[in-house]
Amino acid sequence: MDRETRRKHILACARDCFGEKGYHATTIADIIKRADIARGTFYLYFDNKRAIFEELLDNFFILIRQAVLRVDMSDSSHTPRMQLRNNVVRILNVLTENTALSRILLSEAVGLDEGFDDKLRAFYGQLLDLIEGSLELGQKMGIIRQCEPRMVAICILGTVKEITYQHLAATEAPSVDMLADEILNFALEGIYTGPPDKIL
Amino acid sequence: MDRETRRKHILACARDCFGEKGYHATTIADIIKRADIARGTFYLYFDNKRAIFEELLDNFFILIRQAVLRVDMSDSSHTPRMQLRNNVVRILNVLTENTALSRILLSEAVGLDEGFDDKLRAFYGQLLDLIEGSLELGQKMGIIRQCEPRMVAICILGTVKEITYQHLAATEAPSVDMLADEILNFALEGIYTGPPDKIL
Amino acid sequence: MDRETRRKHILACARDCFGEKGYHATTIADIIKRADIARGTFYLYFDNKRAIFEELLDNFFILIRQAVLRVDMSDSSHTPRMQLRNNVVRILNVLTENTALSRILLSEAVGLDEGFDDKLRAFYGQLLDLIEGSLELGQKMGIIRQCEPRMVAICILGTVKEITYQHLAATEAPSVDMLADEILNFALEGIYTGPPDKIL
Amino acid sequence: MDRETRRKHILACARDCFGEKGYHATTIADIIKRADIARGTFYLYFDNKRAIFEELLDNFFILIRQAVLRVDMSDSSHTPRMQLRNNVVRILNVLTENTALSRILLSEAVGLDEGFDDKLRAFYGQLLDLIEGSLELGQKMGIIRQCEPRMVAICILGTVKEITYQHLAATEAPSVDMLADEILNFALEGIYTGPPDKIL
DNA sequence: CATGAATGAGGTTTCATTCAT
DNA sequence: AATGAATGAAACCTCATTCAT
Repeated sequence: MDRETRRKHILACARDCFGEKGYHATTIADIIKRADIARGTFYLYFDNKRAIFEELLDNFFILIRQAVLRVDMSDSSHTPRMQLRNNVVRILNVLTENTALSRILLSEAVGLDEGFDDKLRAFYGQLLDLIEGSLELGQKMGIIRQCEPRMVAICILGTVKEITYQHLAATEAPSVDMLADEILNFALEGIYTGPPDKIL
Repeated sequence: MDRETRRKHILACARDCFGEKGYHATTIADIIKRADIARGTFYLYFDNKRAIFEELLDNFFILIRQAVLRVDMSDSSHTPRMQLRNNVVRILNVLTENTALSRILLSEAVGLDEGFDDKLRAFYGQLLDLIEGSLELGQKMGIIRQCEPRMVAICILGTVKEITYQHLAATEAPSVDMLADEILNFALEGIYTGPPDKIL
Repeated sequence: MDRETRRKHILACARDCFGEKGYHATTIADIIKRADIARGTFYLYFDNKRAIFEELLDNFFILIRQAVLRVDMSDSSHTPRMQLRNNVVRILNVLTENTALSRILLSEAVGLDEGFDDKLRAFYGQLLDLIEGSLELGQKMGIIRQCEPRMVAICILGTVKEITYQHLAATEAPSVDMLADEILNFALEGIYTGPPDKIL
Repeated sequence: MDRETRRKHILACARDCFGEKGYHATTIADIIKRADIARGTFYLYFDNKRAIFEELLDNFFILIRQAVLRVDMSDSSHTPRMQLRNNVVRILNVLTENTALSRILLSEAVGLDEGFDDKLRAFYGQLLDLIEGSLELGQKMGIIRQCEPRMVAICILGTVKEITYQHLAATEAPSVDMLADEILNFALEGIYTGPPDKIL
């Protein structure tokens, strides 16, 4: 097994361990047992437990960000809504195809060695910036209602995160397509129907 | 100091420790130092580290659930929207008044000793049930649009969680009132404005 | 066993371990086995391996310095030579009564965690200052020949160190009294006898 | 690079590493990095870490012993004192030209894997035998005063060792010539001047 | 009730040495 | 002869929990 292959192998094993037991509960012993390597071999490839975790998350961050494409209003073959929906679908796919990392990203990864939460916060910050920018653009174009873009960006992020979180926890989960439709409808139109004054 | 008072005192100290450093990073030494008690004394009041954490969360769960009141359609002095808004405000107040516990509830508390996630999931499950029931009722009354109630309940929960999470992390945070309005607007009407076909 | 007693006990056991195997070869396991305590107990009394070693040496330094008294020329009941001899005897006694520490002081204690050699050098520096000062005083009084006091101080220190080192290594060692006489004769009169020009 | 050249190269690199960091702190990684060879190559030339250290010291021992020449009383062109002085100068030169090894020889090299101290002790034993023999010869010739030759040999050895040790540690050190004079004066005539009874 | 010294399992990391290529 | 990836024993240190006083 060549160097790069083995490195990948260890990364994959670590990822699965983290996914099953969480970062804290996972020990180096767990990882090397699963990877079937010696203790020292692990440290040949990674500085320490946190380093391998960081690398996993970094790679994952990239995957997620690549899933989000700017909406192109001039694209005549895909309506903006369709493009939005495709974004949601792509994100959900990345997340559901990487259950181990998603689980950690969504629920743990806090309280780790100093400076780690910063990285997580920075990642979410970038996502929020992306959403916020899109909302502001939409407002200029008159298709997004008056609102505090940052706040609404947070709402949207929360929606996607929670849907994914519950999805990962569920035994029999709905299809990604259905999830995407529900998220899109919720975020675009909200839950209220009927005349605006009816529940005022 | 009588037994009950001391118990409360230890609970409060533990809560603050957990809030500052997280569950894992908090040691029994931290707690007893803050509470100014002996090591053994701690174990006189609580079985172990997890037990005190569970108790803290249990109490917190109760507070949060108490903040959520069923919408009373027959109440003529408060419109349903106002009642909803009051619910959101009460929840946000409970959360922001208990930053330490909120922080943990929203970001950590996973990967702990087995069976702990179950408790957390159960709590969120109850919240979801509550929201879901309300949505179904709203649908029967024709004020909630056609949708998968469970999915939408998840979206709403995610929205509130993320708003709170970002709120706690922020240095200069908006008022609870403003947050409530943004959440309500987002959840009720979504972000899209203009004719339905414009972005189709 | 009360706290102070136990602390002393651990110190003594560590001292013996260091004496037998040297600082590096001695492990915490060695110390706690000899002291018949648990691993954690060790760390209850000392921060780490280096800390206990430093404390041992610090105490030893004090003992040695206390053995060296300034020569009092006005003391009519003890000649200066007698006072010098008593100093040598006292030092040799301290060293031979603490073989374990002497062994380390004379032969190891180098290459330890950073900043440690400095401590050792400082100690020897103080001893050299003491000797140097005495030599300069003796020169003013006309009883010490013309020489570079620092150099000669180093010679004297080396003499005492080596005598002790060999003494500790020897199976059947001469008495401290005899050692003191030899050292004193050597340092005061050297080895040459006869007319100065005979070997020129 | 042929076998013997490479072997020499590795020895020199190891010597410098040991000199800089000491035996214990030096790792095989340090040595092979400096020598720019692979890990396995090291073990092709030397059995283990201790083996290369032993070889370095063995070579050094030889150098030092070669510096010491028997005093030839019949040599009319060099007085005995001059021959002694030359011995001291040659030894000091060997030591100061090999700071790395000297440093180790004088201050570390203890507590190493079993059986190592024996080698060191044997080396010093040989030096002592050499000095002792010379002293006994001098006594027969009536130029060395009555004394315990072994003891005095130890004193002389200690003097040279300490002078060298302090010399290596010093930033601005005196010349070898001056050191030699001080050592010789000290060893031959001691420090006392004036009538024998003055300090009795 | 309260204390706090004692415990020891279990964690991370290092590094001299081996061995297949 | 040379390589360097792999090994795994062994070191240090932490901390939740117990228990004798």
